[in-house]
Amino acid sequence: MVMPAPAVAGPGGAAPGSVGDVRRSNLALVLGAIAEFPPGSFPSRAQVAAATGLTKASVSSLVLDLLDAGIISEIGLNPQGRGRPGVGLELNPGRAVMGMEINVDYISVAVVDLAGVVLLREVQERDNRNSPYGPVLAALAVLAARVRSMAGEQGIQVLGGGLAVPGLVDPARVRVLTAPNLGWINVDLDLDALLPEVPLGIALFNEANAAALAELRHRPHGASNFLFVSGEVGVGGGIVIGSELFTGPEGHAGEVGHIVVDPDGGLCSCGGTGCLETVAGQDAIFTAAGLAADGGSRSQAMSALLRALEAGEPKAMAAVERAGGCLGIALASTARVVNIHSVVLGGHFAVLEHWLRAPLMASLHKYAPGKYASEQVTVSAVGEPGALLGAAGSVIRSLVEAPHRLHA
Amino acid sequence: MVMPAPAVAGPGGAAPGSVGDVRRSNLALVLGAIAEFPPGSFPSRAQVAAATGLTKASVSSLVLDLLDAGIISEIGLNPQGRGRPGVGLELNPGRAVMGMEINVDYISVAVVDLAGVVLLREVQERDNRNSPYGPVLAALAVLAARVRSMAGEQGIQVLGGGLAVPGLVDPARVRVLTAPNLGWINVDLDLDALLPEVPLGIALFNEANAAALAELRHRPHGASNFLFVSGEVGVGGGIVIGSELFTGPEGHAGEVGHIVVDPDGGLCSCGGTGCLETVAGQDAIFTAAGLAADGGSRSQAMSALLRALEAGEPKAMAAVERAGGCLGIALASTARVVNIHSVVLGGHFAVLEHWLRAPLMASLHKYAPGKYASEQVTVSAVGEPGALLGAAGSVIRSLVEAPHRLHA
DNA sequence: AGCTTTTAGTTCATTGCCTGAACTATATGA
DNA sequence: TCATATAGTTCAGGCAATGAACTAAAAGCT
Repeated sequence: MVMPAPAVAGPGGAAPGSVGDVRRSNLALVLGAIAEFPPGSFPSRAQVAAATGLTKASVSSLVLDLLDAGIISEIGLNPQGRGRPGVGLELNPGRAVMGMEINVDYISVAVVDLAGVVLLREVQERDNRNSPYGPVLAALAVLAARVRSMAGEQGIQVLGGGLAVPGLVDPARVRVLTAPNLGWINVDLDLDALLPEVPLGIALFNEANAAALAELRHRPHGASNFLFVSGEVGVGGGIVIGSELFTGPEGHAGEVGHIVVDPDGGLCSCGGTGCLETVAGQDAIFTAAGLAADGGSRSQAMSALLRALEAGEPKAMAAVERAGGCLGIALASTARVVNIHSVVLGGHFAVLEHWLRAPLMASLHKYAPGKYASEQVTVSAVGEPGALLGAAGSVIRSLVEAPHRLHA
Repeated sequence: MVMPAPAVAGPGGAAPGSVGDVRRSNLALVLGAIAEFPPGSFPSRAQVAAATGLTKASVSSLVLDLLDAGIISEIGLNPQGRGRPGVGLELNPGRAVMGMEINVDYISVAVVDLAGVVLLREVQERDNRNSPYGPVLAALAVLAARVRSMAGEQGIQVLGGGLAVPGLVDPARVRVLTAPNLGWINVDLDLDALLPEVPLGIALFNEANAAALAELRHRPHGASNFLFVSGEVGVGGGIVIGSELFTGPEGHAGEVGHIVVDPDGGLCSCGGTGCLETVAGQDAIFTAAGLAADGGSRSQAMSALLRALEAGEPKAMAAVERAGGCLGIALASTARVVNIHSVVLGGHFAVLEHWLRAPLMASLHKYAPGKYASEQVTVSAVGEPGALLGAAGSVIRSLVEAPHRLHA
């Protein structure tokens, strides 16, 4: 069995572990404890000590560092009952990160404070389909700058940002490898132009992965292993294991849209054959339902589909049934490969749940009997802004896990 | 990629990071550096210091602890050229771990020293198919005891053991959940009876996972992300990411034998439909090739299959072609889900490579174009004793990563 | 009001571990 | 024989956590 990584330094990274690493680790421990207290309750140093197992003396010292760095702040007194009241601690409400999203139909930006509260959010409709990346990024930069200055006027300081895009990304090299629906291939992003001079920099995410992380935050505790399936024009996915995003060696894991569900099926935009996306992607469903996908906008097509389903249109019903059945095949295989049997449906899969659920469950029972119980197939709790919020949330989380990056 | 577990955890699993953790971490760092020196070269303290980034003073102190614990030993002098020769260090050749395997046709046991050298190995043929687990475990215990005492006579001390079984296991509870070909369901193993009083205890592994780990050891450096596919009666798999076994939340990841490759296919022993195993498992291939699988032994059937293939028998050719094609479908999906595009074929897939490769590659190019290059489909370098050696190797590795478990 | 009890937070001596510099040990080569 | 080079040890210094003692600030009792 693989042992849990040591708290200090892993032998894989061949990094010499020194005493300072203990400080860093415990800084994260304390900050994590403060962050995990229910919102509205402001833990005292003593409560943090109890929660972490550290001594009061150590916590006092660590808290001082976090206060100096501006990551947390004190908030009045906090009577516990009998004795001296503790001083409440909270994540500094004056610090925030920015979530950003580029999608086919819009760009959007949000400012989220360290506790995860959305302070500002702006969506700008924009047809980015097959648009060159320059103007899209320029528009996003303008939007981001405006929202950032609005936050600045409220005394909010933006520490970093996360950008979600609908495509394969290389997070390390800040590069979009392919985004078929945007028509982008190998685009290197100048993220500093997008959000200048933020101490934590900007992280790049695949849309479905970011949405999966957002889902994690908004879910009852204990549900820390699931697959988020994003139903957009393409079908994407994000795998969460042990409350961590599982990205695979190169950051592209979870591409459930390209699992083979029909070996005799049609060609996919990825070049493969019989991928889930060719059956369960938005355009595929619209086409199979006999609705023009390319004529009007996609939201119009979706309304038309819903009307058709409510009217019991056979072609529409069949299209959704087939999508559900094939989604089940893909999920059955996923359960075996990554040992996950809990799924969260997003995008149009969430919208179509009413018609999708029955064929999906039937398929799961046929192809992976005993793996998925009905209550393990759920619908997104976050909805449309998932990618946006997930990107921001992930940046917050990386700060909480490595607070020494501010005020080294 | 599997992220290092943060020290921050939920309120329950909080790990207090103290100074002692640094020692533990650096103990592992030093031991890992010694273990990774090429066999036959015995690094000095100074070389270890250079390799790890620790100071000579720290390394001296850490090495002393490892010597005290008996994990490493000194081996004469080691002239470097000009100055004072260093004292060579090596993993203590007098300490070893035991690998054990239960399979359908045999039980086997090996003693492997900490450097990974196989000192003793015994295979005992035994028909364990549908045998109750009591006698099988008793026979294994007798075999293990005999080999252990043989090692003892050579002054070899056994520190721990690893057992590989062909089925789903719960490593934490030391339990075999299902082993279809043994007919075992929910068997709790009394591992202490198997190998009494070993300081490191015994770890339990799925056969394919253990074999994947063995493959990792015997492969050129850099190839640290791959899928090992085990072709036995059942089809199993082990996923290695970043030189670590990827087990999934419950330890059952990599079950590629039950990926759906033919939605209209036949029933599988797992209860599912159209699983890879129903097409590419040994019995499935034998049957499709028109050979009696249940009459004679499986090795006889395999010889017959090879003769038929060499004779160009159409039914045999078609059976293997179909197996290769379906294996390709499963691997195409795996590439998408876990972002791995490198595969090592084991078991009968290795034996049949000559006939399997062409249809497999064709299928990969059809279903996941551009993902698998030809040189990323390779054949096992370890062969049959893979599971045995992998189980032992994993125990060694867990010791190297946490040496403080001996001589706390 | 005054005293006791209770809880919060700080101060300080101690311990463990790593570091860097100084020092000892042992080889080669001129 | 002596200079040089490399290996390994010793020792003072610094950082971080600990535990005990101490100060701080509230509630409750008399």
